[in-house]
Amino acid sequence: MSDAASEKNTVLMEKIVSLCKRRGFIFQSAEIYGGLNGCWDYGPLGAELKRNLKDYWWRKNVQEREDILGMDGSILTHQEVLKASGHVGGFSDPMCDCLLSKARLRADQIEPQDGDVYSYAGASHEESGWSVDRAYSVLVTEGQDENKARKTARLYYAQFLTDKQISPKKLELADESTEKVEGTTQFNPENGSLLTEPREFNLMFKTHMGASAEDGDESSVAYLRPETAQTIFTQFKNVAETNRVKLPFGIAQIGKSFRNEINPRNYTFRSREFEQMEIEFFCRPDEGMALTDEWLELRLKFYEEIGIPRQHLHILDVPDGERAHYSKKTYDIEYEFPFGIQELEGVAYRTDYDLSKHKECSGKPLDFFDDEAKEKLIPHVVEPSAGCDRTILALICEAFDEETVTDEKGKEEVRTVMRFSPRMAPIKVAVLPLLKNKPELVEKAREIQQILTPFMTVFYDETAAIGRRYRRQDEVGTPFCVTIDFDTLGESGEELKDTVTLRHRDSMEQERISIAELRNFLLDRIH
RNA sequence: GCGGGUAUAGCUUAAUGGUAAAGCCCUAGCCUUCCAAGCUAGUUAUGAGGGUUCGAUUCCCUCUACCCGCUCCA
Repeated sequence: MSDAASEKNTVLMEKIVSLCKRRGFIFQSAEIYGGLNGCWDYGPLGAELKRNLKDYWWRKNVQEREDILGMDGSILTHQEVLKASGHVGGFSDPMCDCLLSKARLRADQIEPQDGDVYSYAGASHEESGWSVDRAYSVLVTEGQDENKARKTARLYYAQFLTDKQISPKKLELADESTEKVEGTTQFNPENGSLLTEPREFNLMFKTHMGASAEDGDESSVAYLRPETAQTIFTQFKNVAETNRVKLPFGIAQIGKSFRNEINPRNYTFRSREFEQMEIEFFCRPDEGMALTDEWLELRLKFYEEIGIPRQHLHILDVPDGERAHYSKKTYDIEYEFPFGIQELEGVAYRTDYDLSKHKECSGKPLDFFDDEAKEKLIPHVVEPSAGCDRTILALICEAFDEETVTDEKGKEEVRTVMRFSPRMAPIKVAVLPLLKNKPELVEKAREIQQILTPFMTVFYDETAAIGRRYRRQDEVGTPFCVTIDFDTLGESGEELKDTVTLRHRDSMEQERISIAELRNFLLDRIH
């Protein structure tokens, strides 16, 4: 991305964040206390939007399918579950920092090196009387000049100088000593500088069960789940046995997960608390690869149906070596966010890894009798795992639009429109009496509101001029506005009696529709 | 976690070591017959904590959050 494009996208993102706050889609968590890093709250409209997304996902994946069952598992998770899944111990990265360049490196990805280690106890500057006592060393590999070590060390110690006018070259190094080493990973391959000791970053939130549990009591340890998937695997046997299922079949779940991200970023995109919409689709071993491709297509269709067009999505076929070790095939579905192309959903073929692990660790039989093969087997699993909050953010970014409109006086102005698909829009219809100081109009509008509220989210507004009310609805993405005027009351004759103005958000066009038809007209377009 | 930036009303901006200003928005009233109209009135702010000072939004320190770049994202 060029600097200009990057700048433009930053401005776009700021506008989106501002609108989300101003109109009550998304607020920073605990804002009045200064905010909580990596956590966000949904306001009234955000909550409606999210509910629409979750409801539609559930409808498509559970309600309309005979072969997928729903569940809703606990967030607090038994530590043995996460030991079996590999999250305890494995769900962390040892990291170290370069003392000179401050670069952060994965400790397990540093190539072992051989060479001479030059160590120093500190440095001083004679003229100013400045000195520092701090051990530091530099690796000089074969073929490199030993003066490189001294130069690097002086640069390191120069960081502590209070007088930045002093050149690092003028520093006197203290107590140089050398030592031959082989296969060391304590030095930055880039510059030879010493690294900090590797530190563990565990990405799970840990807690203790029981009100009186002590911090040191290992048996009371529980975790907030880092993914919803594990509750599905641990309940696989119960769900299968209570529902007379046969392969292939799936278990679906929507729920919160928690990861102690090192660096939450990009608005709600990488949050520490987030919601997932996951399906574990169990199948015979020979079906896994084909089902992964089928699920990819189903999921792309889903995004199309909620208003995220195929051309704004990217499919990443995750190559060998970059997939999780248990996965034979993974597709990442990515969206073109203003801040870059980022993952919305992963469709992963996880083989029989999870059930086998839980069978092994729990000692319980998790085999499944397959009627067709007439044998017991550990089912394989294909996992379409979607980020709910990420999809919400994508819906918001996709919907946001600013268009220039010219009014009757020829004056140009910007119309901000959230072009949500009617299916996802937080408010489906606004009911507006043309004038609020005419009781007959207000009364009629209230009647229409009552007709519609059992079926959809309706917003009633009688304040301000009608044009202003239309624009307010544009800004929150309400696809339809209904205006009640004197024709509705029959003042222009029987023909227009009990008809209203129906105004379309995207085109701003208006049509006349009878009140009797209104409900079905709207339902057809929002379902 | 590192480096850089930012923090004043719901939003966009102003100003000041001594009563924090405006526009938009919002609320109420009047008026208004279909795209942010007009008039009147009104609500709302210096991110948190500490220090210097008679007095700090302003100067200094610490913290927090957000943005950008690294890093990370099983």
